[in-house]
Amino acid sequence: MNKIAQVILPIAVNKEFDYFIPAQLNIKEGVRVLVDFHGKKRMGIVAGLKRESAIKNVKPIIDVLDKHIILNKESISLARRLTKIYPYTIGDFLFMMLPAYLKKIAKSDLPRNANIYSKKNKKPARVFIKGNIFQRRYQEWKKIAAHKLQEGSVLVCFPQVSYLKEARKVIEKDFPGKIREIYSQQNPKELSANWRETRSNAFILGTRVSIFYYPLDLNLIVVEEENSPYYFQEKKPYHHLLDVALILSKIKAIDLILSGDYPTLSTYQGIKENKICLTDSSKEEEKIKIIDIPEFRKKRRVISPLLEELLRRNIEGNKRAVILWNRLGFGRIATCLSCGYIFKCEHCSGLLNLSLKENKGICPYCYRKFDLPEMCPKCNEGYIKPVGCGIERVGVILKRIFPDCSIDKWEEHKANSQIILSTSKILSFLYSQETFDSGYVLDIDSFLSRLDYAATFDSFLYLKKLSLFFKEALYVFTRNRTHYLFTNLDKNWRDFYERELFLRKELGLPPFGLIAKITLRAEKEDELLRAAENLYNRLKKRKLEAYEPFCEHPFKLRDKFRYSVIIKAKKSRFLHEVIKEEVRNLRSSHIKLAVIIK
DNA sequence: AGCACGCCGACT
DNA sequence: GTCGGCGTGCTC
Repeated sequence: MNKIAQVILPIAVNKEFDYFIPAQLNIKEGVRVLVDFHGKKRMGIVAGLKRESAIKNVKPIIDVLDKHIILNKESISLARRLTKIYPYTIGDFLFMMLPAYLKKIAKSDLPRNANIYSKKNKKPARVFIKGNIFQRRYQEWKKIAAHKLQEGSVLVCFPQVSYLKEARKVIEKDFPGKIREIYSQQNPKELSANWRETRSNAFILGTRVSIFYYPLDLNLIVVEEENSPYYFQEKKPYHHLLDVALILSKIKAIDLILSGDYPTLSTYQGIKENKICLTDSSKEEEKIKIIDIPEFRKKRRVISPLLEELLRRNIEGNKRAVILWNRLGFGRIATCLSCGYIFKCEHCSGLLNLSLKENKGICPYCYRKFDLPEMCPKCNEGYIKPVGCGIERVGVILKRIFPDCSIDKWEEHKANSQIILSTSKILSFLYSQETFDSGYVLDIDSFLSRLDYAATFDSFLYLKKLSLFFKEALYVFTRNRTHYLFTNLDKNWRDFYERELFLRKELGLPPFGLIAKITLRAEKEDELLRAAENLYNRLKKRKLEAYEPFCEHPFKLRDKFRYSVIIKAKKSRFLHEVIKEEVRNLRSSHIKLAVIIK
């Protein structure tokens, strides 16, 4: 007779706690129980049963909360596998799998079929489907999905809800009545209902969280837009959807399909090592045209004579153009003409962009708006003037050149807008299938000069994605014509990937090494600096490369100052061990911590 | 994670 | 003398 239950609690200790099972309670593996832990009533999950405990004073379970099993052995092993690659506990991950109503201490007798469906004999296939647009990629994987649906459920992950909604319109035609959605912004009731109901042969469209609410008869995982940064969660428990999907596909022995316009570098490395099979249905379209801004031109005009000429031809041909410029507002700063006072955000270390239209200052980081006086509040003498060029000013300059042309901001653009001004925000609308004739990227150089090893690769993805909007061409203006991004952009995409991989290997960067950035946040600047230096001094002593703390950009964001330390390591387990210790070290301070791992 | 215990500095 | 900060250690 099993008298002892091994209970997992949502605490920072990666350990099961033994509790005695009173005779009157019906305890099974995978139910929630109420226990006394450290003198407090806490909810735990039974992960195992055994005859006796090595512990002296085993307390009894107070109560059972579930009539039926809510998590099975497989869910528990998924959570356990995740603790091997992330610095969090099994409880942290297991509780992520519970819908909101089961996270509270309340009884539930709703049934859940907790059978394990698994094809242990099969080796799961890994596929990358390369295609420019969702519709084309979907044509590639829909046959597989239809087939897998006969024996279980299919989960398709999307980076954003808006993308999911657009995809649904397409998928629903082929699978009427089969579609369900799972994402965190759903109201809790709907999410809970989905969690219970998506049992059998459902076609689930979800965001990052959906992998934790997977149906137990899951038979195929598809990750759409595999290269999206939205699949990484920085906050605790930080994780990447691809890691979770890979582990789950291994545990359940089900196939994993990755799908996107271009693979991430680590997926590409997997393709090279024959771990992932590449299906390439895309055709290279040479739509990106690089335009050199001559070095000798001192006066930095946003609208160069060449751009003016290109736009003029566009207008005459009755075509639609999009100008891409990543600065909001009219001026990049608002300053006093007399004393030079510059307006700053009250909550961030950002200088306010000046929007003439609303006569407000906009913080480029937190997007809060501030009323600006006409006269300087500091010296009471000078007028406030915008300096620098924001997207509104680009519009005004264009209006002067083309007075009869309809020029609109992206948010307000209409079918007859001839010139549309947009920031990189346009990319969230890629799935809408709206196309234009030509595009003009005017500020790729600032994008490219970011102090980040991934700046080039990100720029590559940015330009390639952008180019999908345009029927004729995407013109990219740069002063770095010889940069390897541009010299490889119009060749086979693999040439660029090979070049990037070569450089990453030389420098020991991902996917050949691991990089982690630990960001500390606090309201008190001095306290934060001390903590960052302590962190750095501790890391320095370990067997890894640690770099001195540096200020994040912006230094202050939403009332919190931010310092980061970057570490480089070879082994994932070791890096996670180090981070785990640091999470522990900073536990009882006011300092918040976020981690990005690549 | 929480919470107690204990050590040290500040202060009515 | 005591109050309270936070580093350390334990929870079945």
